[in-house]
Amino acid sequence: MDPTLALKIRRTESLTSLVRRELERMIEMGELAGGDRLNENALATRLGVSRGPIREACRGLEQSGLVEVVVNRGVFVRELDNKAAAELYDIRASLMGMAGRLLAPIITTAQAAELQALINDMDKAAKAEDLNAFYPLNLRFHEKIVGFTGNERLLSLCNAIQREAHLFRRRTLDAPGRMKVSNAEHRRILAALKKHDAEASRREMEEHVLTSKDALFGK
Amino acid sequence: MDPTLALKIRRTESLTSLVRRELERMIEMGELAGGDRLNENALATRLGVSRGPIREACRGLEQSGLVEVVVNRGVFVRELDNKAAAELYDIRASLMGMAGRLLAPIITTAQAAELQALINDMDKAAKAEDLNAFYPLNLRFHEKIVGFTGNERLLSLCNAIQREAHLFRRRTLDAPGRMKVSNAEHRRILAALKKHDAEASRREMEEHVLTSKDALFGK
DNA sequence: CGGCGAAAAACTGTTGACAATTCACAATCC
DNA sequence: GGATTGTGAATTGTCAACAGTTTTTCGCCG
Repeated sequence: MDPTLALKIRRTESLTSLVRRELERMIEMGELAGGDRLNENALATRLGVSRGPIREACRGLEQSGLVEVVVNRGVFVRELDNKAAAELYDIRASLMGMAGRLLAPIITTAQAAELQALINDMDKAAKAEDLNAFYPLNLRFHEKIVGFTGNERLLSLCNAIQREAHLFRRRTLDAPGRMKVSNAEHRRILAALKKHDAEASRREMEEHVLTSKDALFGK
Repeated sequence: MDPTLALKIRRTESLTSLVRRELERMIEMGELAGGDRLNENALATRLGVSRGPIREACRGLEQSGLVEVVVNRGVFVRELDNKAAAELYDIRASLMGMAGRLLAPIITTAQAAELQALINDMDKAAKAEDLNAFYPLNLRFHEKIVGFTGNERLLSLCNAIQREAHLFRRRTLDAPGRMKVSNAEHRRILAALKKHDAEASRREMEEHVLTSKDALFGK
């Protein structure tokens, strides 16, 4: 690798944050499964750093709920049981509802068009039963709505909750036909937003998340 | 200090978590004001530990939003400008609304009585214009409602948001008469909960928080 | 063969030292 | 006088080593 580049990276970013991102990636990609212990020595060797940055990164991950730290035993990738996952869905529903409420009064036509474009793409993916295409579009749709509100803390919090929910193995959209139902709800959300109806937007967003929660747990 | 006690603590709790709690306390008590830098060496000496645990604790604090880490410059107690504080209030309003919605269907008479007792105590404090008595009661009231839902993640999240909001200097309840208005809203919340009306409980909780937000920013 | 216990290995918790960067301040130049 | 640059102190980033705890291994006895 180009050593100049490496130095430039080091100047503006600590090893801790690099390690942190790498660990998040490994957890998201499933290279580290739920319940796995994060071996500090092994990780340090693997990533070419000492244990200090590894430990610091783990403390950040602990606070964001991705790992659990047990004294003298190590840090473990968190496992979400049904209750914990359901709790996250309720939280997410609430935050998404607030996003709808905040965005409705201020949404621009350009933003609405962006959301519409995503809905159209999701329609194609749903028709093709292509979950791999649908899933990231769905994420983008929700993230855009939150981002458009301008509430940065809400955005980072939603993203954190989303990442944490990823620890739950089962996926909502696996069920056949779920994609079309989900996208129909997206249309209702966008319609409420376009009408600048804060209360309806909040309700549609909240119910949309709770619906997928019910689909997951077979209410 | 008794060395045996210190050792026992060490067995079941790491220095990192002790340091973390101490730093949280110092920030909450105002010993560390917004914008202050946390000098690692000074803290290490003051707390009688090395820099390792200090740094690890700071990484946790960063994730929970209490401090900001700037590479090669240090960690600083976060300062909330009006926008950031307003963002937190909206988030808090949303989470509290969900707490109301979740609790309404399942609240017990014993729990309602607990809340009623707190309201009575707050009445006394409001009549005496005793903000120092009112404030912690108010916190307990909200925390109990969230706790009664049984959603542990929601409780810890609300507490984290609450601590973070503490970084904002100005206090809502300072305004004269605010205590009585606030407690009147508490009564309406409890009434909705007792009626097991989820939608009304959600709305009252959400509006209660947003009202104090408006009082703070002079809507 | 299976449980038991002690020694050994592996691992985490903590520390002090070293390297790299930033900050404070004085000397210099325009 | 004001901006600038150079130097030393202070501070953060990283690392390697040591201490204490947990887990594993392995020999021993019933």
